[in-house]
Amino acid sequence: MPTMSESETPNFRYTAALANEIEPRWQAFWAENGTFHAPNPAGVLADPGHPRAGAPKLHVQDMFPYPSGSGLHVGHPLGYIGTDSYTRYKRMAGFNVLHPMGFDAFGLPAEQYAVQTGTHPAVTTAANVERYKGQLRRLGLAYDDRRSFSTTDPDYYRWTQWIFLQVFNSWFDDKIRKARPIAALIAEFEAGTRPTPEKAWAEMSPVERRQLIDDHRLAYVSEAPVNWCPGLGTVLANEEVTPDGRSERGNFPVFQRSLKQWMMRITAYGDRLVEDLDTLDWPEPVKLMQRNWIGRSRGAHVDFGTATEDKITVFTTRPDTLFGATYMVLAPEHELVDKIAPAAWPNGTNPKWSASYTTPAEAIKAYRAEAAAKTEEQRTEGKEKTGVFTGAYATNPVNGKDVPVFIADYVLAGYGTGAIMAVPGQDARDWEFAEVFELPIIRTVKAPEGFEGAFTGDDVAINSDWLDGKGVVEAKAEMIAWLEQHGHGRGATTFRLRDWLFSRQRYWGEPFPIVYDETGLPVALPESMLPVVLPDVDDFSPRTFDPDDADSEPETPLSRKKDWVNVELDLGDGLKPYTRETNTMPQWAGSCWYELRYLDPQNDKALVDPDNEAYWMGPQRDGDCGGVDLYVGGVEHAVLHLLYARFWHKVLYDLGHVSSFEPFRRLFNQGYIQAYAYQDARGFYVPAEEVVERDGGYFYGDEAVTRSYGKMGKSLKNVVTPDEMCDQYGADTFRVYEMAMGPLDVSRPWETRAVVGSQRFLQRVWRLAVDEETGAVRVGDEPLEPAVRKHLHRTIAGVREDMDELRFNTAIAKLIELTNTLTPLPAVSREAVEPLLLMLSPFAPHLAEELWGKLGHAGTLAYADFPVADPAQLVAESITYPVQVNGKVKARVEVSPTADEASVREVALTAVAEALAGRTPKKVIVVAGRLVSVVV
RNA sequence: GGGGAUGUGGCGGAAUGGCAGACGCGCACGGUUCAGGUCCGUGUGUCCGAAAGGACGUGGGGGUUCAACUCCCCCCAUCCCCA
Repeated sequence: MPTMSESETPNFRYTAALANEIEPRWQAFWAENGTFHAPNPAGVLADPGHPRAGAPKLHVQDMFPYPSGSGLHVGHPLGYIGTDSYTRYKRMAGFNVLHPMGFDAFGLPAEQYAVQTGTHPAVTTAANVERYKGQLRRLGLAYDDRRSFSTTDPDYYRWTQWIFLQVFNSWFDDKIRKARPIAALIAEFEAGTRPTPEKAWAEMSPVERRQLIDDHRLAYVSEAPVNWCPGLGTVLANEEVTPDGRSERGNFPVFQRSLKQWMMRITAYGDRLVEDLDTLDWPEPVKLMQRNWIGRSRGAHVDFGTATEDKITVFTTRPDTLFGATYMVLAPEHELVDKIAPAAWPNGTNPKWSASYTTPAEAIKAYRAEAAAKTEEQRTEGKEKTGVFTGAYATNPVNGKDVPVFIADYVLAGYGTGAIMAVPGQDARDWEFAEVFELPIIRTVKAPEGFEGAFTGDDVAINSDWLDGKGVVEAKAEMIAWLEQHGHGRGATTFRLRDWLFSRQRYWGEPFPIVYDETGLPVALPESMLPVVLPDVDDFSPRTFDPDDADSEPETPLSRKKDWVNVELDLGDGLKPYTRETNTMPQWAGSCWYELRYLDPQNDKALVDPDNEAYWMGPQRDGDCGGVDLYVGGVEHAVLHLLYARFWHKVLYDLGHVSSFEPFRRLFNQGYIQAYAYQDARGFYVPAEEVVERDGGYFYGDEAVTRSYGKMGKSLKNVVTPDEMCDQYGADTFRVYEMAMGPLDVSRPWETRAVVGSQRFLQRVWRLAVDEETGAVRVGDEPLEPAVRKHLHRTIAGVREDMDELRFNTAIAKLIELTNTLTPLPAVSREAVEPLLLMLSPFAPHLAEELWGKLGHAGTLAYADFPVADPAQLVAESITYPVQVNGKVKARVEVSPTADEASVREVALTAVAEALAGRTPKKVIVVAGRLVSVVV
């Protein structure tokens, strides 16, 4: 799609061809001169002579990409261009800007490609990274290239492994709610200040001691149930399993199995991960998603006695409603069900409760079979509540009353304690169940007059003995105190969050810096042995099994490399044989801390020099969490990546390695660029770029096609790449278009044909400065007309405000308006063109640099001062007031800005005298500087 | 089922209580041109009207206000997250 013919175009017009001559030239200039190198306060990247050394800092970061084999499409760089425009502006406004870019290069696609083709993932990854770098460079993104790395670089994952060792070698001290070195725990056990669970420390064998210590580590090996997927040959995290119990990738069956796996004790940080959200400048929906994911609920564990020795423990968030607990429900699978159920129904059992079975055992057996056939989703969603009486009664500890114990599938075994106390008066599900089974309902919170159903609102307690008249919050606290005092329960906080499954049976990931000795217990390698380099192997795939073979065992690619697995090492006890851990870390590991490595990427003594960390990420004032000043990326990482990164950062903070206690102070979710796709009558996708719109329909050739909307991708045949846009229009036009098409946080459809509008804008700017026929500079030194000067300064003030708020679309609109004001003027004044170029340069840096040079400036404008509006020029000469009569504009009056309210009122009333038709105004409102409103 | 977000011309969007539709695409007309998927100019929410002008108009309904796209309540649609 050529934009103009070669023959008649003026020689010096800003065409795609000219843009493609200018752009690589400036990219080379920036690279050669290190224009975007940011000086550190300390270390090899320190540069006291740099124009921004010691200036206020700004650390802006994009979520780094996984370099996929298909390269970038136009949607990917939206956020990158946004942060680039923002940081270029901030650099000109005086900040020392850190804006780096790296690559999240471990991951499954390269490994799967390796399995298929035999190409080493390192080769594929390196090629993809180079391709990405080329595409990003072509867009003119102003990164400090000295700070770029891939998570697959041994120099980088050395420190990922180092952090793992920090986590492994620490434990969470509940008393001070902080991670501490494991040595401190050992010291407490040795000194006897911390009790050991079974026998005294002195009587424990070395292995027992190690097991006890290992149970406290923040990284630990667990025999816990995991999602084992034989078809893929690996375990999966919960979020990689679909609701119907299959793998998200490949759709293989997933089995719950107890397997030895590495876990990270993220649950220890549950409270802080929730509470510190309050310190963050993040979108509220993302905070809410994190809160929901962590799922902290506060309440109490309450013990209900039974006829046998057993107690039924429930967790409730509403201990204040205990007097209204009129029955209990256990999950059908609950272990106590068989123990407490009597041999025969108690006398007078309601036939609805027993479901007409002759014994409790039969009823339970039948109900379990029924429940087992349902998925978790069906169980919790079921509209009609089902269940059956166990025949047993439990004792409500607050009033000694016997309450019947049911089993019902709306209580899940895997959630909480698998048992609930049912309070129909205050819980909708319990209310429904109580209605079905004719159970008593006692309100314990005062409900509004005439209220029907379960009341979950907040009012005073009733029917609750000593709690009567107290509010919910107070009643909860008093009940918890009473339960603890009488030994019937204790206050508790529970979390939905589970510990983080941290090992994968994969090749292309970071090896663990862990070996096992003859006891089978893990031993940390010393820092001096880092990095543990990922060895070459012949076969990259984990062993896969019959997808339905639940009893198969994972076999990792690294486990087959015996000469690597079996090593002789001296770890302090002389040379001994050890076996290496053969799992690798999940892809999240590398992205959990990369924001820190950008600060000091070449440091081989430390993860990051403390001076550099404090400067770029340290707290800026009392109570500030510190962290990256602006972190931009898609909302799809709202929970996992951001939660894991916060967790690691807090561990590093506790251990004294960083001064910030949050990694990302401000988060911004950019929208997505999506695209239309077209299908023919058979449902096949046709190339979107060849579809034309005519007669109110869409056609591929002569064939009518239907339009749909979705992600860009090969399968939908609707990919548009930044390279195509650069070829057709140049990078600057593409950048301006992406920034002008809407607010950064809103998703929108891509429309190639609209890009030309941005090119026309840049052509007009070019034409302001350069004669298209001769190439001569047209700019003169004559002063601006006063009205134009005012427009210029209004633009400067508005653009600065928009840039600060990341409102690039309206900033560009203001620049277009200014340009359109200047275009028809007979003389082109430097007074206007230079500030215009400086303001345009964050969006169209190559064009701005080129014209800046033509206007006689040497070097780059990257450090030129961003224009500042003259306040005197922002004062309007006159103000036009619309005059409304009963809300409709009937006239406009022009008055001096210094006119007082009375005179504005008088002028306005005169102007609308006709519309008033002699009626006397009831009310006249003069809004200074805005409008006049007359009410009759 | 629960939670969140969004809804403005043919299209992307602007205006966060104060003149709805900035800016751009598209479209129409005019100029330049042998020509035009070029450039320049003018117009472009809908309806009535030749025009002046008028009426209507921000998913639907109600409310607060001199004034509501904006704030409050109810409903609808689409998208996202959780179950």
